[in-house]
Amino acid sequence: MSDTRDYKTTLNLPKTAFPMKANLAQAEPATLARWQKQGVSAAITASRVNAPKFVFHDGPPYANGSIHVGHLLNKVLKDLVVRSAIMEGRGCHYVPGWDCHGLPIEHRVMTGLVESGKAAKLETLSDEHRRMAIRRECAAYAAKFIKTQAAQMQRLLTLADYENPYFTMQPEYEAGTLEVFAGLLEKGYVFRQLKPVHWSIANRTALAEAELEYEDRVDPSIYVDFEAADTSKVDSAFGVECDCKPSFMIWTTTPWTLPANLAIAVHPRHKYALVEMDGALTIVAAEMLDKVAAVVGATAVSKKAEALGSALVGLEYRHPFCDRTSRIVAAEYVTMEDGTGLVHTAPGHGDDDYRTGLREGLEIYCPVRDDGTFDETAPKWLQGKVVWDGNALVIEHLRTSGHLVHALQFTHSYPHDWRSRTPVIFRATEQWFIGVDRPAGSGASANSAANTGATTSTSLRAMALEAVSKTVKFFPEWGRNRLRGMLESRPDWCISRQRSWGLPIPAFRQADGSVFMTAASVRAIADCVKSKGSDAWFTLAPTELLAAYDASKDPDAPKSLDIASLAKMHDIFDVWFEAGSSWHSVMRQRGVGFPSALYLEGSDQHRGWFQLSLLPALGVTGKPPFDALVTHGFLVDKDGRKMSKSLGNALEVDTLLKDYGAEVARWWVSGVAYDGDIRIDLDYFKVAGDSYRKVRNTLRFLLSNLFDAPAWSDEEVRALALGAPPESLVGWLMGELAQLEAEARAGYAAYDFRKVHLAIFNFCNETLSAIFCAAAKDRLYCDAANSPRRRTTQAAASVTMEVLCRLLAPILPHTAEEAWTALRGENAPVLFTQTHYGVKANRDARWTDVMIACAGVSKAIEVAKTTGIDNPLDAAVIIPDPHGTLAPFLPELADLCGVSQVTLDRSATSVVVRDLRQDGGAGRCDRSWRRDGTVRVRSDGGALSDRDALAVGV
RNA sequence: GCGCCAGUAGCUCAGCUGGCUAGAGCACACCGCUGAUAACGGUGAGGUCGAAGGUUCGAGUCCUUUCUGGCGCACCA
Repeated sequence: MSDTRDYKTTLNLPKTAFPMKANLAQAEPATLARWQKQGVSAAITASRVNAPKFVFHDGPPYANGSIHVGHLLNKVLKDLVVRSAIMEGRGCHYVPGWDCHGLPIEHRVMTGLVESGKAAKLETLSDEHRRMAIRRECAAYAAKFIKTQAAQMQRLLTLADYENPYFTMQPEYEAGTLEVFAGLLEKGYVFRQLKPVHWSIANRTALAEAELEYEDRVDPSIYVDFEAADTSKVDSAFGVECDCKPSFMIWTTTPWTLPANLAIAVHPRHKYALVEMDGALTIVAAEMLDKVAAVVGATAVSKKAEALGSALVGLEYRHPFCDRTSRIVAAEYVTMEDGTGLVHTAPGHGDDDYRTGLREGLEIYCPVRDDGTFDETAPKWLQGKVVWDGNALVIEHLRTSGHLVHALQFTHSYPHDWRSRTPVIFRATEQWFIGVDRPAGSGASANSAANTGATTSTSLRAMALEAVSKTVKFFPEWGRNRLRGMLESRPDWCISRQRSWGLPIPAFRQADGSVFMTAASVRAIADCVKSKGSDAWFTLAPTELLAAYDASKDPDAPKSLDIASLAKMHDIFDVWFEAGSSWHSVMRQRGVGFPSALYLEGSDQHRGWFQLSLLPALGVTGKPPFDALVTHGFLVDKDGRKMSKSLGNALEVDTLLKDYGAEVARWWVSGVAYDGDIRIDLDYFKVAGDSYRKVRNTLRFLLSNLFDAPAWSDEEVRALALGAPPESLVGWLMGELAQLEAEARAGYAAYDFRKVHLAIFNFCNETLSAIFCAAAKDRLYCDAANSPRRRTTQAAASVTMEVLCRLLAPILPHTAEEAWTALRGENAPVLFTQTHYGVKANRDARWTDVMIACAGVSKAIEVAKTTGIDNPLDAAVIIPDPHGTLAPFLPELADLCGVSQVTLDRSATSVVVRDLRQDGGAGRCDRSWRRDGTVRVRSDGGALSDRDALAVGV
């Protein structure tokens, strides 16, 4: 036994400093620090100065809280794009961004101020000072989380210009947003119109959904008869003839909105009944009849006729106390759960009603002032009264006039102002819109609200649909339909918000009450904001804000403009408008490039960033801001349920990084099928960790066998490895390697990272570990160190490493670089300054049969194990080779099959396994443990094969 | 309620325009190696392709309905 062990020192056993254990949680931060210290990012940029650009643009996450696994997925996918573009030799200046404005932050800050008692103090300040105080708090809040998130994103090893990120609250960014707005204004897409919003009477302000609290409230619930205007038309709709006048019975819990009633909505496909109820002829939904009769306490009910809602559409009725006639309209949202099936419709007091009103061309009428009192357009007996008192007055009036069928008290959940805890109302207010159906050129200032449609230019919607159908590429393809569907049905874009934390819409009110805002005035203010930030709107006077504005050069300027008497208005932009301007505020303004090759976001952004970037860009430039859209699905838990804190199934990014490291997370992301739902669970990270280790170990094996490789030049290794005969093991490997490189690069180019991941894994697992490494071991360990066969094999290992490091780099930047350094030495150039290796080799189709033959041998050996063979090296096999196709590969077959001897037999029909330990077998070489038939006792007393004797020199 | 997407072995996924006994990796079981060793190699057992109808000589693949889950929208007057 001792003599066999002696030979171990004569073997070329592998050696490497590349550790088996990655220790990622510790090693990654160290790598990160080193990259920063060495200016790796700058080196990469420098290496791509003259390279063709890949323009890629980051959609801004919201600067709130820590990053979650959704961010991890999104940011890593984006990094795969960035890094793979760089490895293809492209320059990619990737600017990370954050969305800073908006209600979620303002809401949190306000909550904080209320809790700390500072809110009361704010109330004592003037409007502008209060707004500024809130804005300062919000800005600090956003800045804090940008810092947190930027550090977390860098910890994911993402490559981006973190030195110069973009924030939507940066002055230059804000100015860019205003420029985009000016462009839309100039083209006539912007207009001002009434729209109902949640309105707090106590605070005289609009509220967002998030600022509402639902509490129970007791309201009157009333049933009201609206008299038909033309009896005969009703008769013909129902196909009957009656003498008395019918009424349409509606139900409402907000009697005070009745003055604004401009329509009654019915469901077109539900049946309505004409009934005589206690002597009065009335119309209610057929299926609501019993319920209604019971509620109003009708004693004598008889149904006269029925008709579909659609038959009623167009019938007219007289308003019970306003002097006007309105008509019946159809609406899909009418339900048969409460009320009468006929819905009181006041376009100025409800969102549905508003939409219906727009569709039907009704006035968005709202006779309620911001203090909650009725204005002079309301009936005299209501004017000046608060809406809550209006309820009783309306009921009393209806009772007196005989229109009230029934009234009762009704408890329901009703929205309240979260701060004043008072009930809110729905009230139409003037809002800014971007019209999606207005043709361009329909007016250059906000004052020309009338849409004449006199031009032939196409609308934003038409342009967007055109782009989505024809120009833009989608990965996956179904995104096209999705975006198209949304664009087809989207309403005009309401871009104004009544908040403090945001970019002001720079509109002024003139002394006569009209609004002043033109493309030129907005551009002048953009100039001001560029240097002073949007706070300037709150701190400067109109004359200062408009310092760069020259009315005499503005064709849209109103005739008698008096800048000194202007009053600033207080709407801010919808944050989506800001984010949707980033193609200009970042990509054009910074000269990064326009349009972008790609936007990559979650599928929710079809409604969000994708669409709301597309519209402004088309409006201003006529071009989409992106050539292609990549969409990923959402993360769900292993049972397919969505992740949420309340379900307790959310994974913490920090935990993942600590337990697995960023690279395992990146490896996992790269392997995921990201269209559709993505299941995520710690178990999957364990799996990803296992396969990461498999790849790592394979790299380690190759590296460890290069410990004594000569210092070849690039040309020398290429020549050595790629010049190997196609029938040799190395020749085969080079063919496989070329195939891998092509496949992986194609995968990266198509954003099909999973394909890359699988190709690399299968290559490491199968091609290398199971086949090449196993077969090459013997020659690497036992051949004379300098034998041509061993050197060629080493050259192949070296080339394989060169290729693998590059292919892995986008996914595993840390590990790839670690391996690259182990391969090239400490002075190796930065991996990301390299480009793909370019393996010039072809697969030889004859190898397919060889591999099938080897698989046959494995099976035969497995059978032989049941009858005595333990170690395949004790076996010799005879392989059938009926057509002689295997013959050229004979020298490699023993190593490939892991046996000691192979012979080919044209007449054999199945693999024959012979145990070489038996009589007539072959002796075992003390050094290589093989029985190749040349083993005999040598001069040093050991039993060695010819090859080993030569290697040892005996 | 509407639009889009997904549902194939325990898990993650391939299966293109319909056509050989439905594939891969992981996990699992068993075996081997002990000179990649908290590594490595081999073999094997796992599926009524979410369900029900239909078209067809033939369907995981096409059509209809349905169930489950995800994203978005709408609804709650």
